[in-house]
Amino acid sequence: MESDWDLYAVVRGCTTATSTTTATTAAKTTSTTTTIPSSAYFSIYPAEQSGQVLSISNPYESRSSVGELHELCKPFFLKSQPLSSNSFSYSSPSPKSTGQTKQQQLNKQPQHTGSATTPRSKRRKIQHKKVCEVQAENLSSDIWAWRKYGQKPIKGSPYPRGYYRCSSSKGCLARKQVERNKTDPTMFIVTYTGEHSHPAPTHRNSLAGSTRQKPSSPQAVTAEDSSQPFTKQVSPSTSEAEEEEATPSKSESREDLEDLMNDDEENEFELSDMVVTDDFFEGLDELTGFAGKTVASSGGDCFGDPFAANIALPACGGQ
DNA sequence: CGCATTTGACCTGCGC
DNA sequence: GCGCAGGTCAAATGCG
Repeated sequence: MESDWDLYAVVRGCTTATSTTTATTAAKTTSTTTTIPSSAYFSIYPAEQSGQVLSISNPYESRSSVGELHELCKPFFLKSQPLSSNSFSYSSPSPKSTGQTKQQQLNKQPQHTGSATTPRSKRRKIQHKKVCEVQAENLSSDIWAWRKYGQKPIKGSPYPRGYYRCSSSKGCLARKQVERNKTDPTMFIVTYTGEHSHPAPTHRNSLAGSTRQKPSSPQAVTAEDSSQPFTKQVSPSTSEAEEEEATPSKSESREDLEDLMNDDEENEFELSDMVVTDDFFEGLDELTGFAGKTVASSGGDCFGDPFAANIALPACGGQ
């Protein structure tokens, strides 16, 4: 299943992660990032803090109760976390939009045009990233449509990193990087940066054109490694895999979720404070079952994964 | 025809 | 100041 890796994992992971993760709590905690067995886990750290990673990991370990975990997470939910799934998608406080979005854009443009305007430097420094580790299984969907714009081999990792950009909206600055965990190939590290400058697509269909699913791109499959897995998955938004997994009964289940999500969506910006209660998570959890897939559709916001997208917060994913 | 993916090259940031 | 690594862009190609 390389195909779903990125999106799938990400979204789902995130989603589940929130709820499940918390529950799992101690599950695993690696110094670097914690891996949540079941789904995903996120570490959010503002680049600004240079390396300061919100050490959620440890916390988790010690937190035995979900409640505690939630508390930890709460801070992250602050802004907009429509979907529980997004829970973590929390992005950086302010700069996000500014820092990343702008800068990113600037960066882009400048590159070719005149870089004079904005130095990329800031970009790296200021970028706020949301990092989540997701299981390959969880990589599933975001409602958001992601378009791959690059792939690069990363030094310490045998697996290449895929770079994705939100294709739902042209002006959307939301981006995401998908990388396989070198230590645990079954896990994917998804990093979200930038914010979505548009509401999350309610229906994947909206993304329709965006994602292409290749029956089985030899490459992807062959790619083997994981290198290419992304490709396939990349088109998560539409990827069949996703859909299949994601929605057994896509239309219905998803729509239900979507409805829910929609609500959130509308509140997108307001959701920020949405209180994510345990119940909520639980519910998500259940949903995740299919939600992972379905929800995915909704929750993606923050993560930008197809899964969660619906809920997506504009802010999240990139927001 | 439009969009997504792939791949190589370029640019910038960071560390030494 | 130099080199390395990361990140992004753009052209080419393929598919629906």
